[in-house]
Amino acid sequence: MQMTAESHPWPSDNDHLTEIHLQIGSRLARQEHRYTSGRRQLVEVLAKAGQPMTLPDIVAADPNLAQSSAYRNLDILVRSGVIRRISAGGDHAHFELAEPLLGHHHHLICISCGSIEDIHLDSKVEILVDKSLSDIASQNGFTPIHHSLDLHGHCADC
Amino acid sequence: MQMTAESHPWPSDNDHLTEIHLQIGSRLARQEHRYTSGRRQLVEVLAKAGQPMTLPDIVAADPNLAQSSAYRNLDILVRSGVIRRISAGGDHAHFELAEPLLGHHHHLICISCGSIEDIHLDSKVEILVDKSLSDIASQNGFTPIHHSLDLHGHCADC
DNA sequence: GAATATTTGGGAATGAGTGTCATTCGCAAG
DNA sequence: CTTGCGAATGACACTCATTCCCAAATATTC
Repeated sequence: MQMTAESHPWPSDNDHLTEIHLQIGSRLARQEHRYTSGRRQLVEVLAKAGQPMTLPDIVAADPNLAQSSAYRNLDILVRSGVIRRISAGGDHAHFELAEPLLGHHHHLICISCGSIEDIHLDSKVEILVDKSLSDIASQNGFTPIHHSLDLHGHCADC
Repeated sequence: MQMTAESHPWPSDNDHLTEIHLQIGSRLARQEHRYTSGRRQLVEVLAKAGQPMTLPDIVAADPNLAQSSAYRNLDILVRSGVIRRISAGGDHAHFELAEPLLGHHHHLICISCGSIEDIHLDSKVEILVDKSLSDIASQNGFTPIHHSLDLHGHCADC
């Protein structure tokens, strides 16, 4: 993918990471969970990668992490709204930092290799979609929480 | 296993079903697969339900279907583009007739009970989204096949 | 520092989905 | 109508991503 080096709206990566840790810490505290080093490592791996990862990806990126603890902590972080689980139909689920931390975005999902990449939609289109969906939701007595918009196809490598 | 010739409760839908069977038959033939009674039953169950179903739903709806064959045939029908697999993150994947048979649409996904309901987006919005996505795809060397747009939240019952 | 609560990690258990293989079916040619 | 044979079936064993279990480790409270 061809992108400028600085595509984050954040001052610098370091501040961004610190900011993320602070936000997550208070969020976990509110739910009476501790922000332990294992959970912190999980978040750092995901923040550094900057794209959705499977559990094998995660433990490969930081072998200190035990599989069972990684799964358990991922689950806690998902429940706390810090991390988002993406089920794309492949063997493994993917995980990424949640939208409050990463910004609203969508995915390119490769149906050959299962890889997932983040994309951002034009904000005008985004607003239209949002309005359209909330209209439909209210017509159906449905309480919307968030939407997902994924493009399925073959990535450049496949 | 044999299909008994029963009276159909929806005579007006009969033509539609017949039409669907014809389309699927020719599609499978093109891929050198047979349109066997088991596959026909699978399609009928999904067509009658008119909404995405899990495998347990399907075998419950037609106990003649063997689990292993149902999985295998579902897989063949998915590969043939006749049926679509929806991975919503619950325990079971959902299946529904593919878009050429059912029309392009999206989903309301209940994060409490896991139910999935079909919705249709305004065509103007749909066109915009499509264009937006194909622009992004070409920027990334990605070959798009289809997109999925799901609204996650709580259904009227939950 | 003792008492209490949470977290950890290794391995066992769970269960959705897949593979195996002997049997059966569908179809086309005789 | 029969036969031949590759495709399809179904019962069941198997895989493996994910969850569960529990004793040991670590953090928090008194």
